[in-house]
Amino acid sequence: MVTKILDHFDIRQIANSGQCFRINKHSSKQNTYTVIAYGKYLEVIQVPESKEVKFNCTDKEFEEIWKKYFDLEANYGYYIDHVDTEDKFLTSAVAAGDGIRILRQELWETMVSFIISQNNNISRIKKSIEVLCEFCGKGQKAGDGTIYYLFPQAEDLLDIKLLQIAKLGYRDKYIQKLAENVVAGEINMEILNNPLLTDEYIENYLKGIYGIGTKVANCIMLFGLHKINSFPMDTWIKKIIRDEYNGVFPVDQYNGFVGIIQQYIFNYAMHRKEEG
DNA sequence: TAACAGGAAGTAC
DNA sequence: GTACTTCCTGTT
Repeated sequence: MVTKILDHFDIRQIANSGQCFRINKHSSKQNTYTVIAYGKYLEVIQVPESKEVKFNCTDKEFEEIWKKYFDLEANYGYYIDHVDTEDKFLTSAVAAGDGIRILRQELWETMVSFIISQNNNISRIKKSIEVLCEFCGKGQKAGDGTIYYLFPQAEDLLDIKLLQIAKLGYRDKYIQKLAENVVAGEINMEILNNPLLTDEYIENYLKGIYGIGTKVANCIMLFGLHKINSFPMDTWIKKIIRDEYNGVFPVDQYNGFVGIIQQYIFNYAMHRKEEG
């Protein structure tokens, strides 16, 4: 067990922020969330009324995987402090979403997940992805005996009949084709990690893939490549920009980290009803 | 009640 | 501009 004192970190906020689909509240343990990523199963315990967070793993695993995954080396206080205090909407959004971080998720999983996310809702996306993992992914057993399923690799997603079990709808053919192209070596995702590539090049490369348009490309860049200046424009964000910003969001004001600002807005737009 | 419309982190054509 | 899978929500 690794215990850390963390500012601006709230696993509940992260789990509910819509950027990831495989972080869930533990079915019985209080204040505990389960994470499956990078081949591992992790339990995260958020100690109430404190900055203490417990990670159920070794020091080595924490340093090698989770520190990076949760973007713990970034200073979210910096981003928050740079929010325009005149912007009442954004100030509220950031206050309501304090604790969110932009995870560094695996590229392949992010690609597949956000293709599934198009014209879809979060509860359905999560269900589809879980079925996909159970039917196509590799089963593993954690130290405490918990069975968990890894996100399927490209070679596990070639059979359209298996994909249909996950009820991906018309998106199944996008996933099947993508898996096929990756296995055949026609799409090489690893090149996208090259730091010399411009964001524009990466976006165009992604948009060349069947089933990926502008919005999904930007999600992949933000969540799978940690390009935090990417700005996915979805229905929620469009509505907010129309209703709160007279149709124009001041992206230049947040140049370099507008993707993080976007996540606070998205989260707030999606949740503010239930939070009053 | 059960049926039905509307909508969902959009994209291909 | 329209069709698209399936599910969930709200309305009648």
